[in-house]
Amino acid sequence: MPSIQSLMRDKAALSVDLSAVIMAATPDEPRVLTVRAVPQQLDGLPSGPLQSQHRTLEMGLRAWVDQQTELKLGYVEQLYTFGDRDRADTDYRGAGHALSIAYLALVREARLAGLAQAAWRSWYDYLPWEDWREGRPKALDVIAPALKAWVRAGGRPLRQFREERIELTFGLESGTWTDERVLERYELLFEAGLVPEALRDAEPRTTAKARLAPGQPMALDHRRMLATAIGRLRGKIKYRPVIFELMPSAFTLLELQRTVEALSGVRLHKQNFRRLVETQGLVEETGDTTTETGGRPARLVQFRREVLVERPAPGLRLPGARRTDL
Amino acid sequence: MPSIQSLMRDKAALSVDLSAVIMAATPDEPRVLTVRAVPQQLDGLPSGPLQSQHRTLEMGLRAWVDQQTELKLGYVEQLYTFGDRDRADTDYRGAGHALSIAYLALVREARLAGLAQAAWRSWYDYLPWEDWREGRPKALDVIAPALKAWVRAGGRPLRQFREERIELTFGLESGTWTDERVLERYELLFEAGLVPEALRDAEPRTTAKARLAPGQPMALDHRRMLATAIGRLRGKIKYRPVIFELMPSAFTLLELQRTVEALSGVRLHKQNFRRLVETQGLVEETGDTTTETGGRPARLVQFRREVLVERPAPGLRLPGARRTDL
DNA sequence: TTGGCTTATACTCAATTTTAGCATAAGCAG
DNA sequence: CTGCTTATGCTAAAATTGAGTATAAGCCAA
Repeated sequence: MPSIQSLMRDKAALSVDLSAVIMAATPDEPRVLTVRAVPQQLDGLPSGPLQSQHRTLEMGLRAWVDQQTELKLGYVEQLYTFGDRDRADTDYRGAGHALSIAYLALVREARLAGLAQAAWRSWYDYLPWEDWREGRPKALDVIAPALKAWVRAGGRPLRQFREERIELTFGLESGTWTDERVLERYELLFEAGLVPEALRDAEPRTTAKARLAPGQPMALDHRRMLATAIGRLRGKIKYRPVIFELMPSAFTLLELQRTVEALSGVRLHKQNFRRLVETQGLVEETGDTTTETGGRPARLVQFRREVLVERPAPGLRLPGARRTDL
Repeated sequence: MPSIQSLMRDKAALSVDLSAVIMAATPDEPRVLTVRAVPQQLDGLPSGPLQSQHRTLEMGLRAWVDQQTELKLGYVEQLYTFGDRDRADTDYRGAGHALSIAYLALVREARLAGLAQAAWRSWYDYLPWEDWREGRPKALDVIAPALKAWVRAGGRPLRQFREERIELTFGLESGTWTDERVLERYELLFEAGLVPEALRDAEPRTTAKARLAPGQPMALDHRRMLATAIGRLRGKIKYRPVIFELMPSAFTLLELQRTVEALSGVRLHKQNFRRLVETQGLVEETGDTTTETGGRPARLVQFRREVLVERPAPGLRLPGARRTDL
């Protein structure tokens, strides 16, 4: 029955890439490493073909990153395998599957010596509607009406369905923004034809002349990968201490908070945030303080590794995510 | 730099399978669909090669399941791509990559007409240490001492590391069982050489004559896939109403609770469970009752689809997971 | 050297949620 | 009608969360 060992009959039509969403962060901005892909003049994620000398997929990815950059990958996890036959890659269109196994990697330092065309970019250059730190992002002024138009463009039965989906992902009416639903939001914009990638893939149609959502597109389906990675990371910081993979060895509580805010895209209540971090036992004092913060000197703290064993799900449940909206 | 379009130089050494972890559940037992793989006399997961006519990976999986079974897949999500070069598949050992893209699928009914060698099996036939519903599983009587021996077998620096990992995953000392860490536990047992798959892969070594952990092995790395799927599902029911993909259209609150318990492997506090379900607005009354439960007739309820729009993360946060241990 | 500005940190209080029960209801079997 | 079973309602105490107030400790400029 399941012929597990049967070989592909269509080998020629198959390729497998490893793609890396490599992230770093400062208290001000969450970053992703992108390279400028010449063919389309678009930014893309670093990626390379899976090769037979790679013993495992993750080792393949690490080897590739090692070879191409000087970054030391800390945390690495597999994200998702993208493999629709019609991925937006002209070389493969219709010919068969171009699989891409995407990984999420976190790095602490942001040095880029030796990386010619690579650059650290803010997440929000590509997905500006995801940043609510300064209140409702302006990108929504374009997106909201365009989505409404998309609802109206649908047939009777479609409308309610689309409306609900918009509400579920963007929460425009009820004001319930769910920071993790990054991919769902991107996919909605994609389906609504509000990102150029969607038009690129589709038959050239003049139907939708909707204004596009702000935000820079990326090569192939790399923006989808980025959205997947951001959503995953935003979810993960809530129950695993991965945030510390992005922090320097010593930092102040406010720096930690700002970094979390940068990633999650929302502002937090300061006092409650500190209380959470401390009652969870996530950090311990180094003994030093710093005056670089402006006001009263702040204690420097570091990640307390022991929590891993103590608590079942140590993370930052984002207390008091302040509704900065409206 | 990232030569995205470069073809694999070693095509011959590459194959891609789609594997399905298809799950169903009753209030008594969580089930997985397995097929008997003849070559090794072991149970395995249904799987089949990715073919070029499949437009998307998920469609490939669905097509394959459609063709081979009469099951109607409800919820489907991609789980993980397994692709170590030395996957426990003798046909590919050393030759190159045998990728397997595993999917998790949930089905409501458990009819199996037409599936010859397929059968619904309890999860816990394969991973018996994961079932704490009747208290501490007996499997741990074998596993705990074997793990201790493994700690002792390690060199000085290794010991503490191993000890912490055991504590983190199994929580034997502190009694902190974390239901989702299914994969981490399986991988630990694998590394400790307590599952036959590990020995199968390794050079035949006579070193570890440790007793194996109870639980039936599976073909290839299918038990790892199962563990991945269980962990994912256990996590997911806590913040998404996926449990209802496994329930009949109408059910009692106790049936719902028992099903959740079957999946999560722990017992819950009855009154608090109902309160949670009701305050979350996850269900609504159908108006009917059933006397089939033995005592006082129970109201029949059904999933309330509206919660999807109302609540950001509707799920069963497993209130009062009673420590049935010791 | 002092007042004003900044950020840090300590505490408080009310509202909400969770934990762990007790108590009562409503069928069925004998 | 009694006792058994499961269903369902309700509650008191504990813990957590949300939203502040108050105070501390630097720096800077008048």
